[in-house]
Amino acid sequence: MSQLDTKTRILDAGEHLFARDGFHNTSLRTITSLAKANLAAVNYHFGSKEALLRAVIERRLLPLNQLRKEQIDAVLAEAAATGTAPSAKSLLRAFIEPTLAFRSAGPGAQDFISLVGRSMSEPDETVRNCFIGLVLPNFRLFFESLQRALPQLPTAVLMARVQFTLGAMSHVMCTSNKPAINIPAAPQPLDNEELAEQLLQFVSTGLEAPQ
Amino acid sequence: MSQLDTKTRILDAGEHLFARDGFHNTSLRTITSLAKANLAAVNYHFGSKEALLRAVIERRLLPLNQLRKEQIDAVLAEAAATGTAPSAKSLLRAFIEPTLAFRSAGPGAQDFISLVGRSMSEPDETVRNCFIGLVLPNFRLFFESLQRALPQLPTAVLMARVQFTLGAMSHVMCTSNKPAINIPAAPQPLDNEELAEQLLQFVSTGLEAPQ
DNA sequence: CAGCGTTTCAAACGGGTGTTTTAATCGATC
DNA sequence: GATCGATTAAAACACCCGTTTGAAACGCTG
Repeated sequence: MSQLDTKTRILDAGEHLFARDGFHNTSLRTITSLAKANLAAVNYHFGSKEALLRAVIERRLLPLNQLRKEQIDAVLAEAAATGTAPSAKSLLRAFIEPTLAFRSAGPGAQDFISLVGRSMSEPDETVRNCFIGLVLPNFRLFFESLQRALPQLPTAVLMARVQFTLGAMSHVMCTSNKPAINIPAAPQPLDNEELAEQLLQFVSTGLEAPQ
Repeated sequence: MSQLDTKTRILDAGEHLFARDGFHNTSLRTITSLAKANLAAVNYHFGSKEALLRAVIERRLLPLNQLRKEQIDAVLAEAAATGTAPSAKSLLRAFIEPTLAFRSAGPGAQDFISLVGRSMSEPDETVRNCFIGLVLPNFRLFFESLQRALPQLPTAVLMARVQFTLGAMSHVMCTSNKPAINIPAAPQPLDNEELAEQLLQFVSTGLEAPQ
């Protein structure tokens, strides 16, 4: 880690600690000591603790959003080419798969996904607003595409079901290492790939449920 | 509020603030000033901040758990009487409905449900352990009943789907006032009762999805 | 009314927080 | 090699935290 520059080391440390302990329960002293940097370095490079959080989120979320947009656009393009409506399941796959697959991008990536998964229902506006602002355009595209895939569903019902989907997805994201609630003698959990496929099956069936 | 005794006023204030701002982002000074009590009253009546959190959660969760258990037992009893397996949907209803209906029990109840909804994926062990310890027996009963309802599903797959269900449910719980992500020109959201019915439809369809 | 356990109160304790300041160090350019 | 901007470093800043203390006020019982 120490061959990387200070800014990157701080980003990595912040990512890990914010994900593990939460934003308010992580101090700049903990971050800088893990990053082997001086305490003042956070304010020097980022301006404030909150700006560091924003930088941590943006570093990964911007490329991830772009990938997600490309996938959705590809589904829409193929539907347009064949003159059919896009299928809900392929849209869901385009929206969900890049996120879950991203966890395999490295050790920090897993931390990041936990952080994002929790950001959606974060009580603190600092975290939530930062996250939501970045995701909103992506989410609009996703939702409007789904409306075309499932035109028979009333908008409010579709919105509710999409919220359920986001809930299931964010729950998987922030508890993918260990289940949130675990019973004794629990089964061997599914690996990441199977889990993603199961999630996709679950939410696409739910989204397309009869009304 | 001021005719209630100090202990209750502190519980109410803690419930509201923990739900709105999170455990670590709420100070005892904020709580006691909202409760119109002295700062030392928390430590006098509860022992510590963490013990106050536990008391806040237990006050509502113990009765709620009991109600949930009664509902599940009733479903199991009826299935036993007719000599059939319990249906997944009726078990889900028994597990979900008491929780969501509880939001109508009063203004504090809504706060409490948000708090619980977030507790499942809380990064901090203080909160998560307290919550999970109380819910675990209930969850075991629920899960084992579901195994009987859906015997064809491998245990690991069922566990994954139940986790998805918990995710969708907790997401609804902590964002029932306002959607986590909202798009401009969003539809009028469903009221609580419709939302609960939609959630039930969504997760029961997903749980019973073909494999 | 005296006595006593319970509850409230103001004040302080020790420690951790994010941020700022000021000086020292580094590295490239002229 | 001197100079100057960029980076690092140590220290202090003002503030907020959860908890504790010891005395005051209260409400009851004898």
